[in-house]
Amino acid sequence: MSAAHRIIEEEGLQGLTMRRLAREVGATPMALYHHVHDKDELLRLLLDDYAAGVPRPGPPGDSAGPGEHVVAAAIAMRDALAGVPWIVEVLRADDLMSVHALWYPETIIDAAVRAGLAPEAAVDLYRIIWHYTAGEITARAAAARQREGGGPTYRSQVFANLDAAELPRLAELGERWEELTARDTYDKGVRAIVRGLVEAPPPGARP
Amino acid sequence: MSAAHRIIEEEGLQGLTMRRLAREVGATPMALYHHVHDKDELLRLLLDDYAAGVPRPGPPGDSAGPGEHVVAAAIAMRDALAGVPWIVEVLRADDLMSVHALWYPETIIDAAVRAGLAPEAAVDLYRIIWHYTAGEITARAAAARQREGGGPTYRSQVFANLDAAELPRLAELGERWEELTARDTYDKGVRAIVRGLVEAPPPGARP
DNA sequence: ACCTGAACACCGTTCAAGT
DNA sequence: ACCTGAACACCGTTCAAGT
Repeated sequence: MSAAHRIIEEEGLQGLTMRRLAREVGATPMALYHHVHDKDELLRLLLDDYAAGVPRPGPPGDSAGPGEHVVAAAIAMRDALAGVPWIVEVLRADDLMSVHALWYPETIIDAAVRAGLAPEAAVDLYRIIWHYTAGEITARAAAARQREGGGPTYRSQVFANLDAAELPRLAELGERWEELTARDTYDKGVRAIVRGLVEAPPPGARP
Repeated sequence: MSAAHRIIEEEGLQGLTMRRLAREVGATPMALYHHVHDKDELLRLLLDDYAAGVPRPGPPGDSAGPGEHVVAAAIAMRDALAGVPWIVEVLRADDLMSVHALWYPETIIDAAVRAGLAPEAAVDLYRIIWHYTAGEITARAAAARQREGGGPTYRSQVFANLDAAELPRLAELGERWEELTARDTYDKGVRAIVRGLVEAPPPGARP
């Protein structure tokens, strides 16, 4: 298990192969199949292993509005995943599916219901936050990989040749694009979602 | 090119291999390397190819608020990608990076600026929408794959054994989870983001 | 119960050689 | 310019055999 973690840490998820892991622990590839049924099971075990060790922050102070509880849980979820973006690739399913990770949806849904949302609306809020979080983490991980790869990106090449007549806003942004898109806007995004669904909900959502 | 599209359509992105494509067009794997430098270039060509054919919807009616323009462009972007989730895997980078796809950020940023946002805030809005969109599409594609795979999901197994003391909200939701998370909440999400950033922006964002 | 060896059906890519 | 054959260094997984 720890050998598998080490490999992922150093070489990414695609670096973890059954054969590579076997080499790492000094055994034949086939020996692994005596402990897990297939590679998917190995990944699920890895996920559970990590999730069990993740910290669960307490709720924010009483002075915070009900929406702040949702925001705090979302940020905690992002922080827990930011260092291990491979997890997002593993749980390609809809939701965080280690029992140990269910604390996040539980907390977000609970805070949303306390804030006055119907259970259905609270689930929607959680899923919207999850999709946003998964997308943000994947994008950040990819950007980091590309940055360390060095060399000119395909993006910068495209941006250098923009047609100002057809894409005026982007052309105007020009070389600032790189700098602007490097900023961490996760918090801003969750707060917007919470503002839009809890604090300034759509008409008719709160009878 | 069309052979590659056909393979992806039928067997997913991981079904597209250089050797498989070569077999499809009746050539040696090595013949392909005379037309593309490596597999990444093939994927980039595939992306451009698709992006060039995507429709660009006109703006919504004049009666619509400024935020509606952003929402409409986001929904168009989602619709354009929903049928081809493999694209999201290919552009693992931060942004839609075919010249033909830049229409989406251009339109969203333009609408945001017209709505009164500063250029920086407009870029933030676009990126938040993009992360949300990428996450939603990936999750939906994964869910669809799992549904057609049939068989009991790991998720349903976890949900069946929930500890009601530790996770009361989720336990209460119980078997409704499957049904609730199957709903399409994309529009609700974008509208929330737009409401939170354009129509009810954070304090101090609009001097 | 736990492990190995050999094999099967795959990958992306390089290199030298052919027309 | 365009293609092939053979090779290299890999994959996940099965099956029969060993202790």
